[in-house]
Amino acid sequence: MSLLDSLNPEQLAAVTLPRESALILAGAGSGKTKVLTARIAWLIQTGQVGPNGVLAVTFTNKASKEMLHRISTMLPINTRSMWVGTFHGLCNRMLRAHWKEAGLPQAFQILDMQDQLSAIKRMYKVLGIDAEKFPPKQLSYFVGSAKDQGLRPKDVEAHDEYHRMMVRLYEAYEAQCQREGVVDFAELLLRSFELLGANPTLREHYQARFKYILVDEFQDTNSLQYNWLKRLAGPQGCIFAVGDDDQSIYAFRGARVANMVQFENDFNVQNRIKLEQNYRSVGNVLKAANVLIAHNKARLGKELWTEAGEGEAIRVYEATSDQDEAAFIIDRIKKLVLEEGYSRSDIAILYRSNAQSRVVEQALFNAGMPYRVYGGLRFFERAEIKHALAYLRLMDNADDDNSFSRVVNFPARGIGARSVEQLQDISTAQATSLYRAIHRMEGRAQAGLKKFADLIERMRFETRGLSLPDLVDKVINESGLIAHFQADKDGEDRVENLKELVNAAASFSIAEGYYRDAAATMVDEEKLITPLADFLSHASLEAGDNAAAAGQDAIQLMTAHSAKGLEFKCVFVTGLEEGLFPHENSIGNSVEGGDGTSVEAVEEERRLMYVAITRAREQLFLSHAQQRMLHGQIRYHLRSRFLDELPEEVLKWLTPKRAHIASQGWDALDSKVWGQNKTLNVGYSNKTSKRPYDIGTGVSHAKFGSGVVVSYEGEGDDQRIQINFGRQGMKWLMLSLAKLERS
DNA sequence: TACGTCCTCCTTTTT
DNA sequence: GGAGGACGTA
Repeated sequence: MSLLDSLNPEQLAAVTLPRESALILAGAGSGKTKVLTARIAWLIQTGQVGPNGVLAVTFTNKASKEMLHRISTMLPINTRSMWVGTFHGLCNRMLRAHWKEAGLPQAFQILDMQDQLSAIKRMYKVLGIDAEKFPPKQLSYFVGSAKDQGLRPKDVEAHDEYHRMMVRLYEAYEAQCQREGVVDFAELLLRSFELLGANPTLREHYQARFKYILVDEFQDTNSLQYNWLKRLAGPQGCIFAVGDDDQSIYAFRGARVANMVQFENDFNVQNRIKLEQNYRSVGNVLKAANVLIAHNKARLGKELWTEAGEGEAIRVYEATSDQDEAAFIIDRIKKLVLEEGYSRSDIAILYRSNAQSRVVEQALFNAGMPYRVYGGLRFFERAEIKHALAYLRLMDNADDDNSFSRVVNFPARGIGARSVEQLQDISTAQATSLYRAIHRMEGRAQAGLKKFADLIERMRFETRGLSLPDLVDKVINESGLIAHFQADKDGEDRVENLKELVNAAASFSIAEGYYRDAAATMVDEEKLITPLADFLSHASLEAGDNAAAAGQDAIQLMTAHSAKGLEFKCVFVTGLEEGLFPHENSIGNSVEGGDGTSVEAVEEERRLMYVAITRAREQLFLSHAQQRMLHGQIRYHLRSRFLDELPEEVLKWLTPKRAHIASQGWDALDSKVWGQNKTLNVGYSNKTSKRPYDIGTGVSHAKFGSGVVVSYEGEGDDQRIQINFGRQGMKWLMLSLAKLERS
């Protein structure tokens, strides 16, 4: 059986397990995806289950597509009806098939984070709640984390007045979503979970159908996802969970590593297989990763090994500034591409936060190197695309107040805030949508709104019978979006993007088979929805970046988070500075470990660093900068602790490694910095303030040790000084009290 | 009342 | 560096 030939004994054991639940602890680069895919193929090929009896959950849409593709090359089956996807994608599918039972409209819409926030803000206005006191962002976080645990408002414990208010808001938010027929990301999961709970027939149907459930990246499941799986599997269920506790990087969104242990207990797991051989990286990279992650206390324990050679040493570069760091990267990439024969797509540049990409992008652009940024502003999140989608949504469902508010006056058509406010009042009073409220309006404000409603109606009428791409094309023109951006001298890119949306619709139609029979548009097994509604939900769940620039040989830019699950021959990990990576919010904080224990938040950052390092197959470059422009302000960071935690023997410092802060020669830096810009010192403007240490100076403090002066604020006796103490974190100290010494 | 411009505020990671 | 709010003008 050729399918199994390329597997090692451990992998083979995992792939060919009998029908029992199993936990596979798979290290980075140990062939996780391969094992998952091979198991599915093996199960089907040996006739143990049909393609429809398998449910596989992956972490990204990209991963599921890849998996389906691989299966289809191995087996002569139609993979289109297979249930392989993300939690959100699968729950969406289930809810679309059972919208009635789930209490949703047939064409419900999915709110992304941005939409969610604006929905919340509108609700605040209606309820007259002080947004200062109860920040909408916090509500959105509150709602999200409650739902991640499977909690509805009635189930949330409210300890104090603040919590009680939050619960009240949560309740109101839910009522509003219900009224508008929209769901947010978390709601998708929760609805599906509740649907399975409330409807035994349906539950038993799915339990009988999915004889085998496979889960990738199991360490990143939250409680709700875990319970969803449990409910779906049922008493006879068989779950094959693959994960790596060292790669758990989504605690901020409720991921619970403890699920792994709970899974073993709940399902009486007899098979725990460890995959520790790494097929991805050279020895030096692996050694660095092993030593780094050993600094974490909370681990199940695993040691990766490889048969590959040591490979190149890991190169470390200390840049003087973020610009210098980018220049170093460009320089190295040129060598890799021109002298060492790598293609550009073999090379990835990773960073901790999206904002860091800009400097590198600029440098790549100036050097004429094609690049591609993942994440950040995704295609479907761009303002112009969201506007176009909002028009499409309104045509599909006029009661969608979110979309209505977005485009009612975009492009500007003389409908001001006042008119919308009046409309809002009417819709609240009559408990109807904004769109319907138009007809009940009176006075001059109505004229403009009426015209807008007519526009939507006209577009709906005129696009009847058109194919999806033609429909989209018609709408971006009729709505005036194209004209608006064409008139804008900076709008060229936006026009391009809008045209790209037509292409995206076209490729979606082809992928989903809507072209095969344009007349019979309601098709496909469980999919009883129009192509438009289908496309809209697709837009909410997919980043949509596969359409753009596919096939281009380009340098890959992404956050360490988005790099999970991917691999590249050459990897640059940038911005290795205290406060950035590890991120300042994590330094000195503890988080609940999921089983009642307290874990340092930095451990998650370290896992993230571990993920970043282990993306590299052959060459790894690490860099940090002495000063960096952040939030429009120059900041000085110490070298990341992670660099010091790596084993010295696998590193090669391209710049001299400095012992520590005291000997860093800050004098030279001072003159450089102050020579360029005399106004660096934010918050300092008054003559009663003094500045005994220049920004960027190294100082030492009896308790916190050595650090770097970052900024000042206040004046006189209240004047405070901000110092980056590296490991001890960023501190604000009263200048008059703190005993500081120049170091 | 509508719209453009200036200013201020905030600033992790994502399906 | 960007988004949203405040303000001034048509």
